[in-house]
Amino acid sequence: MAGKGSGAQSKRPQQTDMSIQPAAERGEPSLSLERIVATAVELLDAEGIGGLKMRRLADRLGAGAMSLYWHVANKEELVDLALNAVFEYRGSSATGKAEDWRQEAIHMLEDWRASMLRHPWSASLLPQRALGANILGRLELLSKTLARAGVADADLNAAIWSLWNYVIGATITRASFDLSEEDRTAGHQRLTRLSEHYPTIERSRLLLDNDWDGVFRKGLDFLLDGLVQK
Amino acid sequence: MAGKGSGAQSKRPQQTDMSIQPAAERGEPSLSLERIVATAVELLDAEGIGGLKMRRLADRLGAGAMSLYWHVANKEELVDLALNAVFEYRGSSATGKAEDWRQEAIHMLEDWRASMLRHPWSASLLPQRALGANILGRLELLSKTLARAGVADADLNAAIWSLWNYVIGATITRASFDLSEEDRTAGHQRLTRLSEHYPTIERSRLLLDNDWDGVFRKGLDFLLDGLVQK
DNA sequence: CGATTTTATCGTACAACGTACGAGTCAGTT
DNA sequence: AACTGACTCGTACGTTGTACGATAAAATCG
Repeated sequence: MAGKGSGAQSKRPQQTDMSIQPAAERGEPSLSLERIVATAVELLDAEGIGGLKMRRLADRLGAGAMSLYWHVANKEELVDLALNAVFEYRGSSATGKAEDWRQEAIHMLEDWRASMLRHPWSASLLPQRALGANILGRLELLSKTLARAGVADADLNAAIWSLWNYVIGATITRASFDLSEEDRTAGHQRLTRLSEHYPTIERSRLLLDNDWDGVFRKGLDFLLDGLVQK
Repeated sequence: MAGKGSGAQSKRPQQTDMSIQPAAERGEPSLSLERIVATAVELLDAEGIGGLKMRRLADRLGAGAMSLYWHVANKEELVDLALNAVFEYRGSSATGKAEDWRQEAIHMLEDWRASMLRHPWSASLLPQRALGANILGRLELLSKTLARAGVADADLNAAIWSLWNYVIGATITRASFDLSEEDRTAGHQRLTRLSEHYPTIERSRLLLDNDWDGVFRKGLDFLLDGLVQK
């Protein structure tokens, strides 16, 4: 997916094989990539992408602003790491049995949606950033699950992308309604005022109340049905 | 949808009813909202959201940077206007006959997708911005078309959102692959390297070549089928 | 052991950006 | 001639990301 090419790397020696952490062990390392990313996620959760400033993040970590740049090449990389962190997936209680494919797919996709809704900034950032490892992991899993379900090789990519597109689209839509919670009532009024000129929309209250979860699940079932029967 | 509430307004007297333009008429107005927005779209098309700077836009217009602020409250509003401009829809050669509902829906949705792909920044910006009038117009049209197709009132919102979600998701995915064209080969290599650890993905070349248009149309047909039969 | 390298932190400074402020120009009206 | 409103723009400020060393502490080596 998009994003600025391959992306820079931090100055810190790349930890290719995970074994020893060079400097930690005894004294408190005070700063660590994990802590930085975790705190960045906190900030993003609290105030959205606009609230993530390097100085503020450093403050909250009790460090100098430039100290972050030992662990992270630049802000862009930091955001990528935060995004990736949010998309981790531990997996379902996967039996691996062929007939369970459907509930495993649903589990993963609903978990994914839930992750994005817990961190609404992630949904709106995803389109502009590169595909992270955890996303690829989910795609890989989905791919295997669908293959087990009997989707033909020739249809596999189309099936995966259909599901991906659906989940992304549904979640972005849903999340962006949540995002405007800064002043829920003002946004509400704005929508009400705007939709006055659109009678059908107004009558159906399309923009106002929706059973988002129900709509999501309905569409998902629908897609899954179609993908295996075709 | 999201966005920062109601949004500020420019200093220029709001042109509520479209009749007279106060200052134009004879001498060249040199700057106008239309020209500003159109040029902003040019800049966005050429270099993406990162390339749109107020100073640069003013330069290209042969004006001082601060002159823009007479016509536009701030950059955010400008981006909203550019977004809205890009989503204009002139309508199909709509017959209004009930049996043509399907091709009219398809026409609008594919036109919408095409608009976003002509301006890839629009797809990735949409999730973070407010719903503009032209988007609402499309939703209104879609709503009427589906009603004509016989979709029950109770299912109407779910149907609209399903289609919307699908189009948004599919287009964002597609556009974000295009976005990484700054160095197409570098991105390509990155994806190839990354997907090494994901055998199923690699084997199916999920990330590399896809008949995007075909996949989009397939899923769309699929959704439309389901929405009316249910 | 002392010398040297690696790991990590951070203060200062700078360039780029959005935009507040207010001064300016020009046309039309009274 | 005085005034008003539409429009333009130069200067300047605050906020950002981050380049560039200057540190110090720990690890390694002779």
